Amino acid sequence: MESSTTPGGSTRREATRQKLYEAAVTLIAEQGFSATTVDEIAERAGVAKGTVYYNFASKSVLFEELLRHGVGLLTASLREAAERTARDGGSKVDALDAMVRAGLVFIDRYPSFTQLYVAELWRTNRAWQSTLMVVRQEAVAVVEGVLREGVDNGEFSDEIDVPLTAAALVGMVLVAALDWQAFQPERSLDDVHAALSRLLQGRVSGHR
Amino acid sequence: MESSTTPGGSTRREATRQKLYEAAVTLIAEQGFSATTVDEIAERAGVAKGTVYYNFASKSVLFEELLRHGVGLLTASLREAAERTARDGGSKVDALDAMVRAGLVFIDRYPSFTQLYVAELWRTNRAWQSTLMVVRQEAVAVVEGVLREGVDNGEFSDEIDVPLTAAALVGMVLVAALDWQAFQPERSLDDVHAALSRLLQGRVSGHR
DNA sequence: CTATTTGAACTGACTGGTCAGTGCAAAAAC
DNA sequence: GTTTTTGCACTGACCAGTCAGTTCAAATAG
Repeated sequence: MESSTTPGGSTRREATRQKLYEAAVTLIAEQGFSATTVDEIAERAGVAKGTVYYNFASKSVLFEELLRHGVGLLTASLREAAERTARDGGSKVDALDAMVRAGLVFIDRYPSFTQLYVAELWRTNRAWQSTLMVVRQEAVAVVEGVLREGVDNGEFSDEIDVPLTAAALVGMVLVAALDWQAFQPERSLDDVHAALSRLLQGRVSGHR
Repeated sequence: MESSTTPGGSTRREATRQKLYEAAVTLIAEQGFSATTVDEIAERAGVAKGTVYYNFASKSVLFEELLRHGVGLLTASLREAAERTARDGGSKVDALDAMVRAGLVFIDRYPSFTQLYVAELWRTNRAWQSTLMVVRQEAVAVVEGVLREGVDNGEFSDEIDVPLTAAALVGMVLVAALDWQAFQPERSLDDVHAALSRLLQGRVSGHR
């Protein structure tokens, strides 16, 4: 008795679900959702096919829950970075910079998830489209919040377009990080962070 | 004789190939490669299934040629923008700005292609992976070229990381544009361009 | 302590459907 | 008269989802 109903408990079920998430995320990142078979996922997770269906209603439900899970981790990490900077009395630029770093750390730790997220984000006509929209907005909203505070603050020009700039910043970090992973994995995180900071603070074309 | 080998000839064959490209690009952008069937592509193109196989060896060959075709258009457009600015005696910042605009125009005209490109770029283990790498490098190289000239020039700090900054810039434009198309399509191209220019020139956080 | 029961978790062979690619004869286009 | 397209039936592989049966750990009984 007890066990399966307990939320947050570390049951056997939770462990297999975790294994399935991990197997699915790498396979789908590599091959895409449709090209990945449930048999492959089960095999990679070291579990029978039936177990997948015991734990998830369908292949796409598995995927949707995976998305929610992953973006949840990302937003938490971004929010934490912003709050930490605020607590330490940093400026909004510092907060943005801390969030860039948090983004890089996340991508470094979960490269497959990021890959998969980017690949699916702009697809239309897919079952999980609405899930993805909601979840995307959560992440971008954290950045928008900091930008808006900076504008109210006087720290940022009030001419900036908050939603668009937030999206562009997220995109910058996402794409730079994926390129880093894919094409120059030997570089260090600090290195990549430094390059993006410079770009962010206008030290590329701003003065000098 | 003649006709199929001629590059740029406007044969009947070329016309059906073009129709197939257009049908395939929108369908694959919406659904992904694996979820798109050859029957769908043929139907959308208004052509018999046999014709697809008369013109392309396989579904993935069709896709690879599509990729080459599309990225060819993009690099040509970026290069043209950079050269035009140079000819008009513009600075390197002007050249970057012109390239940002050229990128936006391209994405505005071929949104499906862009969508599809981003979705496939960081996948591994796929047949066309090498094609994509080559083709990506061609596009990024144009931006790298301008950055490097600017550094030699003294116009940009020699501390910038050219490949990484180029990748980040491309990513910024790509993601901002896709977000624009997907989530706020009512905005004008000039609007989006202005927001990105501001970000590029460090007028967000640089000084006020 | 040992034996028995319970039910959640898991298994893997099986099914029904889908789809890439083929083959080909006849029609159209050039 | 040659090239290209059509239409359509067919095949064989592959795959999402199902289900009858098995495992196992914890609970209860003796």
